[in-house]
Amino acid sequence: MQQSEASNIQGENTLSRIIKEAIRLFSAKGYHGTSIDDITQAAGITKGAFYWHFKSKEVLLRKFLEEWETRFLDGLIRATEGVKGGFLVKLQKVNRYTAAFGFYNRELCVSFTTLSAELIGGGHAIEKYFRSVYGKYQNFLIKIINEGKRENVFKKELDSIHASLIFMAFHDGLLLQWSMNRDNIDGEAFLSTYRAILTDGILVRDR
Amino acid sequence: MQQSEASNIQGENTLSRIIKEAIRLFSAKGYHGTSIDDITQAAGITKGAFYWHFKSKEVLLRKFLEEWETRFLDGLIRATEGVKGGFLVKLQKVNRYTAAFGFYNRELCVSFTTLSAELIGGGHAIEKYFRSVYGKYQNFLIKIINEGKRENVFKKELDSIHASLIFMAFHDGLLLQWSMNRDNIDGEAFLSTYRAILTDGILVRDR
DNA sequence: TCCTCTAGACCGACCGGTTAGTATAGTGCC
DNA sequence: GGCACTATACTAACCGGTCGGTCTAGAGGA
Repeated sequence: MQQSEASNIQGENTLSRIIKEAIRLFSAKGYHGTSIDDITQAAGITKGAFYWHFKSKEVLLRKFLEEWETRFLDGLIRATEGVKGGFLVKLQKVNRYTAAFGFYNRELCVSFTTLSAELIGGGHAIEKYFRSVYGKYQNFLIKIINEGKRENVFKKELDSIHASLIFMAFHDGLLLQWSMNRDNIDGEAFLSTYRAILTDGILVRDR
Repeated sequence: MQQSEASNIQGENTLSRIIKEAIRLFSAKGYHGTSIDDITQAAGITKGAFYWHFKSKEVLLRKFLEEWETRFLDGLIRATEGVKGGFLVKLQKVNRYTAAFGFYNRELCVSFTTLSAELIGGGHAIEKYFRSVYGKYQNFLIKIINEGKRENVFKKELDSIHASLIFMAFHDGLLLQWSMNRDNIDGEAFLSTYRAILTDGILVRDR
């Protein structure tokens, strides 16, 4: 029973459609605001089909988190690990990758932030997984920040742990605000304003 | 069953307890993740009492938004409107007020961000109200930013609309990250790192 | 070639529990 | 007497999840 060729298209198709529609609905209505019926209706399937692919709604949630981790986070780590040229080049790479990924996978990224706000701190079983993924993200950022300090490019007086948290906070907040106002914003210009603030701040130098 | 020492009226007490517990639960589990039964149980009242004070769950949600608008936003506007000393002093005031308010009213602020992520973009009836409040916040920030530009303190090359959105994004994101990690973070130090980045950026000057 | 069997993918009625919300009768307090 | 509830009992819709059954493609044998 080979799956790779034309034979097993149906199942793969349905599975990816479930995930795609779930992500879209999660980003619009949150986890508890999205019902299985919403998802199956959007994917054009029935409840039976959904539960053939997923044991429970929580397994779908886990799959979604996996998706974010492998596609965004691992992708980001892979995109920067071989980069030569020091901190500045790496920072540029991180910003570019994050912006491009967020732009082309808005619903996945918005869902991640929305669901983390919704599910962390409420005693939900998924909380541990959320935190481990955030931790992985943070460790990645801390390593880069410390490289920047060693090169004397990143200000040494800024605490690395705080700075990594601030980076993640910026990305989360920016994504949410951009997503809410994306009809009235030029994303490219918005990002370059952000980059300017991040590197050199909002205040004029000789004041 | 006595509720308090003689003086206070029963109704006031119950009403404020409903709101307080609702905010706490919203911040932990989101809007759809919090049931009326959760709220009444936490407040130690019955369903009848809840529906005596609120016509529906959505009216409670409106009341919550009003709470955020009058207590945080109007408070912020009031705290800065009479301030003399120009942009720098005003910015300090805004940052201090926001930080202090967020610290002492964490659940109210976290709920606002969480619920906006959960409810904006999903076609919910409350969306308009959310957007009007965000719009009011943004207009306030734009005015201050433009003052800073006029004084030649805020960099003129940064777009005011983008910058205001970025400010709100920073506040939202920072609040969420701090809330998630508040057990392992020194809030004061975290904030001073943020302020340093905001004003002068992350990169060393002479590079 | 025809027949049987198997497995994967899916359908949709149905289940028990939960949800927001309603109804109603009664109670203590100002 | 009316305000601010309590206690209990409900309803109808909706929730996540189950289950028996169906359809199809392919394999194996005669």
